[in-house]
Amino acid sequence: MANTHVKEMKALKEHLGKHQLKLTRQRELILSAFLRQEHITAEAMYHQLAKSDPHLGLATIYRTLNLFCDAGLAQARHFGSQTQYDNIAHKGHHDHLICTGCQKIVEFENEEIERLQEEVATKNGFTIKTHRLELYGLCSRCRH
Amino acid sequence: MANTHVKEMKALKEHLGKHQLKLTRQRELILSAFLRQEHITAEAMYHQLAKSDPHLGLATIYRTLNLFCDAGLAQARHFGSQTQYDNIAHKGHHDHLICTGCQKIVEFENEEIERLQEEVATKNGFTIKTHRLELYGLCSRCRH
DNA sequence: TATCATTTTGAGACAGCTTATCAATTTCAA
DNA sequence: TTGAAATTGATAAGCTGTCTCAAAATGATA
Repeated sequence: MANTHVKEMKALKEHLGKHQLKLTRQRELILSAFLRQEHITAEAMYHQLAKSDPHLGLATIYRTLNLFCDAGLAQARHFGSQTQYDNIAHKGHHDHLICTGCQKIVEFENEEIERLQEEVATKNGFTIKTHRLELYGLCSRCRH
Repeated sequence: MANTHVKEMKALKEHLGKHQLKLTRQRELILSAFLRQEHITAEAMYHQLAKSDPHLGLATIYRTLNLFCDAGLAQARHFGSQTQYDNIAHKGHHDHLICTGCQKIVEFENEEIERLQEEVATKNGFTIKTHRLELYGLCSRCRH
């Protein structure tokens, strides 16, 4: 476990404590691997970790990534036929511009949009934790 | 076939003609049902149409909705574990404010955010067809 | 209108991704 | 150290969506 991920580890432990869940070797391992990525699928992580731990089950990875979502460390995003697990902590939140023609994904950030989101939330009495913004359309190449 | 959907019917016929495809009773029926919705899943449409046409196959619905996507009348969007087929012509979309405590969903629209989205898209050479914006957090009641 | 090559349909088989099951193992509070 | 409770790994099962293929429908042509 890299000592650079102390904060996330703490957040996970807090979530586990609150819900009578236990800290296991696998959860530590998967957290460590997950935090190194910006986003990853369960299948990809399965193959990635198979080298260091051949007996780590795919179901455990799915369960654990979903646990991370509950704990607020990850966010699931359904794309194509698979689920991408996004690393929330990864350098600020990025939104996506998705081409429905070639499936290309462009990431972007826009402070003004974020500010307006806060405004809408406040107006409705909400406190935002995370958000998801996806714009679907055609990129310049696919438009023709 | 409602006479209010002449435009879409025309667009479909044009697409069919261009690709040596045929206009069938099923395609007309599914188009008619589809245009009445803002968005729908294949499964939902299957059950909806089962009343009027019990022998309409699920595969046909999938094929036809995908055809509508090719023809530019619909757009597929992966949500949860299912695919939502959005009615392109239906432009009043709502964004969502979702409480992670009580699951309450508040719909909102914000023109300024929409405008900024267009701006971001243009800057990246994209033409937006639809988008999805979800804000996750706690409502005033759940915050305490 | 009849003909007929081509496309489409319906039903179910199949495939890919994710979750459920369950016996064995591990965790952690006492 | 003990033991109730949670977790794991392996795999079965479930769900969504696509493929297959024989039968039916379409529509261009005569």
